[in-house]
Amino acid sequence: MSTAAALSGRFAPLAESITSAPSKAELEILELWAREHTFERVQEARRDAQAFVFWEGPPTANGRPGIHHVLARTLKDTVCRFQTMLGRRVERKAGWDTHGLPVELEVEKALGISGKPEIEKFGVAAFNQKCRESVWKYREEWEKLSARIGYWLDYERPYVTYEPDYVESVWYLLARFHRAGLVYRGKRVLPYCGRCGTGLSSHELGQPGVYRDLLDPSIYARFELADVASRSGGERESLLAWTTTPWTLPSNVALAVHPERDYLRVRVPLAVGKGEAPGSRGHEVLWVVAARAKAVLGEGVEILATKKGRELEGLRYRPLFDSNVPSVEPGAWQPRDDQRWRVVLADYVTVEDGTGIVHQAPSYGADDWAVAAKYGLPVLQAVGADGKFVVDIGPVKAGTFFKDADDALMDDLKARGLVFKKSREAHSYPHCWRCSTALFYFASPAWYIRTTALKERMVELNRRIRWVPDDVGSGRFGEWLENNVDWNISRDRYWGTPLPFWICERCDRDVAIESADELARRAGALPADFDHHKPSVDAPTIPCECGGRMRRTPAVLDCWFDSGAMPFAQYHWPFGGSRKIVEDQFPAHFICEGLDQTRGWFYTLHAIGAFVTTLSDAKLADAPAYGTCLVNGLVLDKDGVKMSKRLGNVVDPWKVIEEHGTDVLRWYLVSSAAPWLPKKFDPEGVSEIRGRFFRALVNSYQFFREYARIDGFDPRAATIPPVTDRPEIDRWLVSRTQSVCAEVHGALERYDLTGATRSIERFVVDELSNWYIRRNRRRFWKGESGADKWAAFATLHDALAKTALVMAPFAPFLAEMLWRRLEPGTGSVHAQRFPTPERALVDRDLEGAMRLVEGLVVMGRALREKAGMRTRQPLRALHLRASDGEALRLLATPFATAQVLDELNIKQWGSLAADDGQLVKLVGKANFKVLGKKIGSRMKSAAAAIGALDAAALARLRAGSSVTLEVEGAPLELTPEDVLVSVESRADFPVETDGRFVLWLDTALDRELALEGLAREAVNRINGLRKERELEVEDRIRLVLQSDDADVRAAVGAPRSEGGFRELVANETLATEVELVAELAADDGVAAWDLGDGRMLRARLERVR
RNA sequence: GGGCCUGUAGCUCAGUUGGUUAGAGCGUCCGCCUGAUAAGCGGGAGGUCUCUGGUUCAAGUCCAGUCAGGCCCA
Repeated sequence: MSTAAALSGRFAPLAESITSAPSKAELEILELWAREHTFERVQEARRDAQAFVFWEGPPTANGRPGIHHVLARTLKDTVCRFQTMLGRRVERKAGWDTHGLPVELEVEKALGISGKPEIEKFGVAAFNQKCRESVWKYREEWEKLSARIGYWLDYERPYVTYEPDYVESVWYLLARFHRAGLVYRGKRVLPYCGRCGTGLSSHELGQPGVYRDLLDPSIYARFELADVASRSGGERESLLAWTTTPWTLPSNVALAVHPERDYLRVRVPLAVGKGEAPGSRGHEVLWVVAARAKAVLGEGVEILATKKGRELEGLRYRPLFDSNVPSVEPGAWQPRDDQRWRVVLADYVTVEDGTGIVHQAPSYGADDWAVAAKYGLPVLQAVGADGKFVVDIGPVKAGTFFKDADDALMDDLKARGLVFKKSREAHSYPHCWRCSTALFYFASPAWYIRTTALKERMVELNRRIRWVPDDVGSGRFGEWLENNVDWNISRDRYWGTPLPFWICERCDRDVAIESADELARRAGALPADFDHHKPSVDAPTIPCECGGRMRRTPAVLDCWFDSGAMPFAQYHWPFGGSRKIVEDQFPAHFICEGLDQTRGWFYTLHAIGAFVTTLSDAKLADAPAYGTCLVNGLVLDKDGVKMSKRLGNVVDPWKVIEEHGTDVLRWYLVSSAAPWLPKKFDPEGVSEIRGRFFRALVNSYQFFREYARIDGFDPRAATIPPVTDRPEIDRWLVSRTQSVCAEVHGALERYDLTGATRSIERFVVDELSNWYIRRNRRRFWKGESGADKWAAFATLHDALAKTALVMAPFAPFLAEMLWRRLEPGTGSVHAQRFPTPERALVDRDLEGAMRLVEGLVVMGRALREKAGMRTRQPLRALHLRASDGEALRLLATPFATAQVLDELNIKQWGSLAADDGQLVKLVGKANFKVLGKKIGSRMKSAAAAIGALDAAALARLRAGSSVTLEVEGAPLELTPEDVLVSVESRADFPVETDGRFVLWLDTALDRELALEGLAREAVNRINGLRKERELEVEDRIRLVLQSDDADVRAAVGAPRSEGGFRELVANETLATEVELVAELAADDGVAAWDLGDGRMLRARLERVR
C-alpha cells in the first residue's frame, strides 16, 4: 500500500503541516488530480448534461500574471466548480490574446529598434514573426500559476487570436458588418507626426520628453459678422476668437460658444497712434464671453447687449481667408456646405483663457471634429498628412511646414486688420518621441463600425444582463452605451488581424473578404505559404468591376475586436462544424473580469453579439452575449495604493501561495470583501483566515478522526440511529448543516461569493467547532460505544462532509483532502453533487432555542464572573424571569435546559417563570419602525407618551391588548406591535438582563456542591498530568491519591453513596482504580497540587496495561 | 474635463424598503476554561459613520455639494 493511499484512506489524519505549511499538501492534491485525470473525468461525466456556458477572457501572454489575476481566476473557478457540482456541463476553454501594440512595443524594445520606419527596414515579415514568438514569453508561467491556484482550464485546446482559423472568423464577422452597411471609412483625429507619417497612440504620447515647452503665437482674431453691418451703424462688428495655432485658421469652418455662458456685445474704440485721443479713429463692435471681457478688452468698454451663447447659434461670419482650401470626406456624416462659417454650440468651451469663442478646424482637433459631426460641417484641410500646406494661402506657399506658417499668416491677417491683438505664450506642446518633430492633431483615415446604429439594441440588451454588482450595468456600462460613438476598428500598425477590406485604386470602391477561400477565388490562387498577417496578406489584389485593381487597406484591426469576437472565433465560426457548437455555447451564462474591461471586453463582446444575433442565418438566441457579468475590482496594496513595479509594492502570488497555500489565499480574496470593491491586499489578513477558519476546520476534522478511528466508526453502519432518533443537540447541528447548505447554495446562485464564504465560516467556527464539538467532546471519548456515540459520530461526520462539499468551489484542495478521508471510494469532491437541503431535517424550533441558549450562557458567565464563581464549581440553581412566552416555552424544553445548565455547570432551574413584576419593572419604548409609518410627524410626542406608560398599560400591551392614549390632543390607539416592552432589573442582588430575560444565580454552596467542586479541580489536575505524561487519549490509568485535607479526601475518595465523588474522578480521568492512601512519599512519580485555599492533593498515576 | 466606484473602531469589513443603544473578526487590556490545547470562551476599552448643507417626526442609509483614494474615458 502506497503512502498516498494510506493518507487518503478513511479518516486518515491530515498532515501535521497542514496548518503551518499548507502548500505541501496542496501539491500532493495536484499530483493526485494529475494522476487520476480528475478534471478530464469530471468534464467527461457531464458530457450530456445541460450546458452552463462560461467564457474565459483571454489574457495577454506577454505579461506576467499578478495577484489580481489570481482574484479573477478564483472567482471564475469557483462559479464554474459550483455549476459543475449542480450537474451542469461547463466548458472551460483557455484563450490567449496575442495581437496589439503592447506586443509590438515589447518586440521593438527587444530588437533595439523604434518606430515604423525602422520596423519596415527590419522587415515586416520578420518583425511579425518576432511578435508571434514574443507572445508566448510568459505562457508557461501563466499555466503554472493557474494550475497551482486550482483554476481548472483546458489548456490543451485554447483559442489563440493569431491563428488562421481565428483570424478567418474575425474576417467573416467584419465582412458581415460590412455587408450590413455598418462599416465605413472615416477619419480619426489623433496626434500625428508629419515626418514619420503616422499617428501616435496615447501610450506613445506618454513617453518621457514628448511634452516640451514651446513659445507659440497667441492671437485674437476678428471674425466679421456677415449679416449685421447695417445694424452696427457702419461700424465693423466681429466675433473675437483666440488661438495658439494660427496655421489652422485657413481650415476654419465654425466658431463655437458655450450655450449657457453670457456673451457681451461691446463697443470699443479702435486702436490709435501715440498722442491721439481714444476713439479718434472710430469704434468697433466685438463679441466676447462676459467672464473674459475684462481680461481681453480692459476697462471702460461700452456694453451694448448681453446674450446667452445659445442665442448666438447660427450667426454667420466671414471666413478669414479665401475659400480655396480643399475639403475632405469625413465619412461619418454628409457635410452640408450651408452650415459652414456659423456660430455653433459646444459644451467643452471654457472661459479659463481666450474669449469663450473657439475657432473650429475639425481636421486638427478631436473636439472640433465632434462638433463638426454634430452640425454636419464640411472638413477643410489646408495642411495634409505630411504636415505641409497643400495650397497657397495668401503669403504661404503650398509645401510649407505647418509650424513655419504661423508668422506669415498672422502678418497677412494683421495687414487686413483682422488681428485684434497678438503675443507669444509658452506652453507645453507634444513632439514625436522618435524624431522630435512637433506633432499636430490630424484627422487621419480610419475604419469605423457604425455601432451608433446598434445603440438602441445594445441598450435594450444590456437591461437583460445581470451585472454583479448591478450598478456597473446601469452606471458605468449603461452610460457608456448611452454615449456610444462609432467604433474605430483600424490601427496603423503591423501585428494584428489585417482588415479584410480591399479598395479599388481607380474607383475607390471597397469590398470585404470573408475567408481565405473567397480571397483565393477573387484574387487567384494564394501562395502556399500564405499567412493571414502582414505582409503576406497585402500581396493579393482583386480585379474591380471598373477594371481597376483592388488592394488591401494597410490597416490592422483593433485587437479588442479580436477578443470580443471570441464567442465565434474560438470555434472558427461559421466554418466547418462550428455552427452547432456556437448554438450550444452562445450566449454565455457567465463571464467575469476586472472593472477595467467595461469599455474593453465587456463592450466588444456586447457590441459584436448585438449585431450577430440579428443575423437570421446565425440562428442564435435573441439575447445579450452574456447573461451574468461578475466584475472584480483592482487589487491594491495594504495601504490602498496601486501596486506598481516602481513603488516595489507588488505582491508576488507565488510567495503568498508558498507561505499560506492556495486555499487560504483564495478564501481571503473572496471572503475579505465583495469582489468588485477595490481590495487592499494585506498579508496579515491572509494569515488571519488561516488562523481562524482553516485551523478550526482542520482541528475539527482531526478531533473527529481521532475518535472515529479508535471506535471504528463506519458512516454506513446499520447501528447508527436515524436523525429523528438522535438527541436534540445532534438534530440541531443537522438542522444547521442543512440551513448552511441552503444559504451557500442561495448565495452562489446570486453570485454573492463573499456571503457564501461568510456563511461557511460562521458555521464551521462558531457552530460546528466552538459549540457542537466543545459541548459534545465527552460523547466522543467516553468509554462505552452505543447509539449515542454513533449518533454523535454520524452527526459530526455529516456536518464535516457537507462542509467539504459546500466549500469545494472556494477551497478546492482542502475540500478534496477532507472529502477523500470522510467519504473514501466516492472519488473527487469536485465530481459530487452540491448538497440539496432536506427540508425535513431543518428544525426551526431547535435553531431558535439554541440562539436563546447562547444568549443565556453569555449572561450566566457574566454572573459567575461577578460572583467570583469559576465554572468548575457547580452551583445549585439558576433563576430566570422572561417577558416572552414563546422564549419561555423553548427554554423550558429538556434540550435547552440541559444546554444552559450543562454549559454553566448548574444543577437545575431554580425558577423559570414569566416575570411577576417583583424583580423587574416593565419598560415601554416606541417601535419607531412600525409606529412611524402610521403616525409620521406625531412620532416624537408619541414616543414620549409611550415612555411614560404605566406598568398596567404595559402589561396589557404585553398580553396582546391595545391601549389608547392621547397624543397632541388626539387619541392614539396602540397595538402590541407598536410598543417594545422590555424589562429592567429592580433587584438588590446581582442579576443580568438583556431586556427580555432576567437571570440570577443561587451561589450558596452546600457541602455536596463544595465537594463536587473539589473533585472537579482534582479531575482537572489529574487530566493535566495525563497529558504531561503523554498518555494516549484512550489509555486507562490507576490512581493513588493522598491528601491531608478531610474535604479533599471525602471528595475524591468517598463513593457517591457516601457523599463523595470517587466515581466522577474515575470516569473523568479514565481511572480503572482510585486508591486513597494515608501516606504518599514525595518522589519523582508523585504530583502535588493546591486545589484552592491551600487544600493539597498528591497523586501517583500509572498506566494500566 | 466627463462618467463611475469607495470612504463606518488601531486594522479588515457588515450594516436590510430611512426607525432611535451602529455591529463582527483581528489587535489590545482583564478574566475564564482545559483530553481539539502553539486551541477555546466571556468581558472592558476603542466611533464627531470624511466633511458641509438639505429633505424627514426620524439620516451611517435619501438628495446636493466638499475633501481624499481609485477605475475608465477624453
